[in-house]
Amino acid sequence: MSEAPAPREQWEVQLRGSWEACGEALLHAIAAGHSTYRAHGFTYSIDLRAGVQRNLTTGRERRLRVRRPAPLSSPSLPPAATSAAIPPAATSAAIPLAATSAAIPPAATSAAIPPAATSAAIPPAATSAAIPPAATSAAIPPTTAASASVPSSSAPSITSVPSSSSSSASSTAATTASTNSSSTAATTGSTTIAAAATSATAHVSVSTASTCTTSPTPPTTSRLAASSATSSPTSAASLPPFNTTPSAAVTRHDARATPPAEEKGCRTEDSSPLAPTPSRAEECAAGRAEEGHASTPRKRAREDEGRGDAPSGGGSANERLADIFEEMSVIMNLKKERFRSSAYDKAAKALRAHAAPILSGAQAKSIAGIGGGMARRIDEALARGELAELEALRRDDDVLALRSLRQVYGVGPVRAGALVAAGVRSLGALREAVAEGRVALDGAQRVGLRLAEELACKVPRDEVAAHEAALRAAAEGGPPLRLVVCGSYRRGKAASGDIDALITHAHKDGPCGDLLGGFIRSLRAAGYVTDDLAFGSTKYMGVCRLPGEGMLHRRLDVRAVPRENFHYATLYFTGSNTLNVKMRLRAIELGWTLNEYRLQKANGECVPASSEHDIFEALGMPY
DNA sequence: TACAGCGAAGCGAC
DNA sequence: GTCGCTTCGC
DNA sequence: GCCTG
Ligand SMILES: O=c1ccn([C@H]2C[C@H](O)[C@@H](COP(=O)(O)OP(=O)(O)OP(=O)(O)O)O2)c(=O)[nH]1
Ligand SMILES: [Mg+2]
Repeated sequence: MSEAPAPREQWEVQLRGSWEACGEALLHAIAAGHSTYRAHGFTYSIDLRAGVQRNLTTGRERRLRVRRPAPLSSPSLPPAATSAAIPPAATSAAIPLAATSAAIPPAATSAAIPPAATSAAIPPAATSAAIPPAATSAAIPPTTAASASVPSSSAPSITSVPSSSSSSASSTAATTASTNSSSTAATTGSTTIAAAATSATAHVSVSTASTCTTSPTPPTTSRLAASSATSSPTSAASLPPFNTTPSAAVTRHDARATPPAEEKGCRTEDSSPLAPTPSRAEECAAGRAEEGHASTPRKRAREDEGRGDAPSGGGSANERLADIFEEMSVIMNLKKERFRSSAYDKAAKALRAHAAPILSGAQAKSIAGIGGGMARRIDEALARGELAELEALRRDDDVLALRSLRQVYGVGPVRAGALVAAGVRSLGALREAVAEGRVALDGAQRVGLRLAEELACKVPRDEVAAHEAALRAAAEGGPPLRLVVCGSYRRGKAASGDIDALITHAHKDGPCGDLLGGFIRSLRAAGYVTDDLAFGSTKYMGVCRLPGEGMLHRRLDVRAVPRENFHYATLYFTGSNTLNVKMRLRAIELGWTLNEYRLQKANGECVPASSEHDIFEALGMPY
């Protein structure tokens, strides 16, 4: 059966806190059934049953597992697609939300573990070891098809999130989604894209899926594993998730106005039928005039890589190359290639910061972050002004679709991939699919979809200032608090993707209690906060809008931390992203850990800080 | 082989 | 309700 | 993707 289209299983290797797809050499060895292979000068042995890859040269080991083939909603619409045929088994089973059904069974069963015997024991904990990895190959694939599951209803679809979107995601005021009676129920046969969905989906489709990860590792059940992602919705094109700057000099170029370069801030690019014509929002595209040099930023532009900045020339000598790599970074991010995305971003920033014009890849190789691959691309870019690879990616339908879908808050690489697989490739198509019940979104996603065009617009600096005033006004009457608007605004940018506010008790140390809750409630009462996306005790994510004609909805993030962590929190929340990563890496070098609460040494001791400056100093970094 | 570190949400298993 | 796992987002 | 041994 399988054979040909045998859904090439997706094997992953365990990293530190997450699992990543494994390389070609390893995949090839697995496909060929080899138990040893060579790659980058090393010899490896692999034991699929045990779920282990061992570097025979160094003796180090990494765990292996196979992951569910289809991300989320495998199925969706066209059952046909992938799996179509295959999955006799699973099919019926799945049923709507109730995922469980499927659970473990499929795979396991079949599997029955092959011959090999190395004792199953291997996995330490593993009680459950149950699920034989090996099987995987066999087992899973089929399922893969995922289509299997379709719940009762015919349509595949990704089930939705748990019905109750209750808390979060609900629209604050009456507005929003909540209304949608439909949602929940309706979902039945639809593809769920919501969070849980994942798992849901998983089971739906691959049932086992959830469990899916067949590796021996899992102590017991277990379905997924957590990790983090990146991405920045708003800034669409402009900034990639994270940036790693090359130079160690974390200097703070003092803020300067960001010129035109960033244009792409807004616009959704996706003119779909059902789209709620965002008049204003559309304009915002034009409104990108922003960059306004006018409003001179006030603070430092930490690691912001002034791009397009000074005409003074200076670093813009390699701007073209930097732009190319930055674009590659953004695309890699869309494609779930987080490390490649980081690598391209690092290279782009390094080139942008390099004053001398690069005339060849070989010359550039001396720059940290530029290796053989980048050097080769630099040569091509210098010769033809373009990268064939990039030109192809720009036209790639999947990339275009991902770019549209990823604009929706709550739709990350996995769910976007599931949607694309389901044939949903634009905001319009997504709205349509949701309306028809083929795709179910959770509350936050519904808000994100409804306001996608508006939220894609950047916020001019002056407006952020107005938001700050609104936040302070709402704080009156409540417990005294210290509030600082951080993010790109505090870094002096002329326009921001959202409003990031940090609050702490003004006088009291210790837990924040309901500080955040009370604050948000008053913002909502004032009519300022319009929708909630996530609402916890220390972090709030939602949507707000200033009163007045023509104001757009904006993303609002509020973080509450104990007063004693204020400077660490300010450092974190002000960023930039690149600076945070750089400082945290520096801490790692020292064997320490830096987060938004503290800088902790190896011996557990915490470094006191009465200013952000203290933190730079403790790490031996230039402020 | 490592890649920053963590909050919120949601689901299945128990 | 707790725990493990995952996704998404900051 | 890059870096290091
Ligand atoms: O992955 C992330 C994302 C964000 N942050 C920190 C730094 C960042 O500056 C701050 C606020 O996040 P946001 O996404 O709002 O970034 P920004 O720097 O404010 O840019 P934008 O103008 O797009 O909002 O949170 C991180 O440390 N890691
Ligand atoms: Mg921001």
